[in-house]
Amino acid sequence: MPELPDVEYFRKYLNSTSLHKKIIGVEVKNSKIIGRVSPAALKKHLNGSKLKITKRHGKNLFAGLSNKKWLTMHFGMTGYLKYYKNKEDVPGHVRLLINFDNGYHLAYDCMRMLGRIDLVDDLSGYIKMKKLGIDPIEDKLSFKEFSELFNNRNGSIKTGLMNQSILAGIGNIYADEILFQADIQPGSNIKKLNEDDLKKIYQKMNSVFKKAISVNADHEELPGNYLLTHRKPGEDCPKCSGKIKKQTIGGRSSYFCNKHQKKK
DNA sequence: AATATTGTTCAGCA
DNA sequence: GTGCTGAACAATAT
Repeated sequence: MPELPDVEYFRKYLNSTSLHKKIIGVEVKNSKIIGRVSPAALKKHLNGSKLKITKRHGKNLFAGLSNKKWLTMHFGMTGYLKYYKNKEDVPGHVRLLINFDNGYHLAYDCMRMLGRIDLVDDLSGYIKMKKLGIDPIEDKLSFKEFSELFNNRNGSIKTGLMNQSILAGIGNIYADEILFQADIQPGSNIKKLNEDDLKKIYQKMNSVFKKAISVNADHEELPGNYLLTHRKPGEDCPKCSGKIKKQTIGGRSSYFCNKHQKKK
C-alpha cells in the first residue's frame, strides 16, 4: 500500500503515538529489513533515546532521534506501523519492535520484507544517495518545475510518474489514479503530451494526493469516481460508460478506461 | 496449482 | 556518464 499518501498517514500515526517516549528496548526480528547500519548499532542508538520529530520524502518516512540520528523507514510493498500495548494486538509479521517505557510497543510489520530501515546522520545525504527526486507535496512543486522534469524524457507517462528519481512518492496505484482522472492513458508516450496534457496531470496529481491524504489513504473513503475501488478488468468505469482494461506497462499491471482516457 | 501483488535495485544495452 | 527496460527479490492470497 505504501505510496505517498499512505506514508504521510504513517507519519501522522507516528506523531500521534510514538513521539517523546523513552525507548527502553529494541528487537530486530529479521535483519533482512535493516539497511547499512548493523542491528547492534541500531539497537545501541535507539535504546535510551526518543523519537522527536517526523519527516517524509516520497515514500520514505524519517524519525529524528534525541541523539541527532535519523531513523529512516521504507515500507516496500507490504510494510506498515502498529502501535499497541496488548499481546493480542501484535501484528503477524513484525520485523522490528521498539518498546517504550509506557508499556506500549511500536512494530514495523513487513510481510514480504521488501521494506528497509536504516539509521543515518544526514537526511539530505540519504536522499541524494537514494537518488530521490522532488516530493510533489512537501516541496510545493510549481507547474513550470513539473513540466521541466519531463523535458527530453522517453517512455510512457506512467513509468515517468513512477520514476522515483524524477518525482518521489508516486507508485503503481496512484499513477493509475492520476492518469485516470486526467483522462490520459498510462501507456501514452511522454513526448506526445502537450502543455495542456501535462497541466492536467499536474493538477490531478495534486488533487488526488490532497484528497487521499485527507482521508488517511483509506480507499473506502475516496470519492466514487476514483478508479481505485474499481481496479479490476471488465469493471464499469466510474467516470463514463466505458469498461476498465488491464495492460502491462513498464512491467506493472495498469488499469484504465479506454473510452474516456485518450491514448497519445 | 499457477498466477498475481501497492517497490526498489541492478544488469544489460543504446 | 545517462537513461530506459525487465528480471530478481519474498511471502502470501486467490
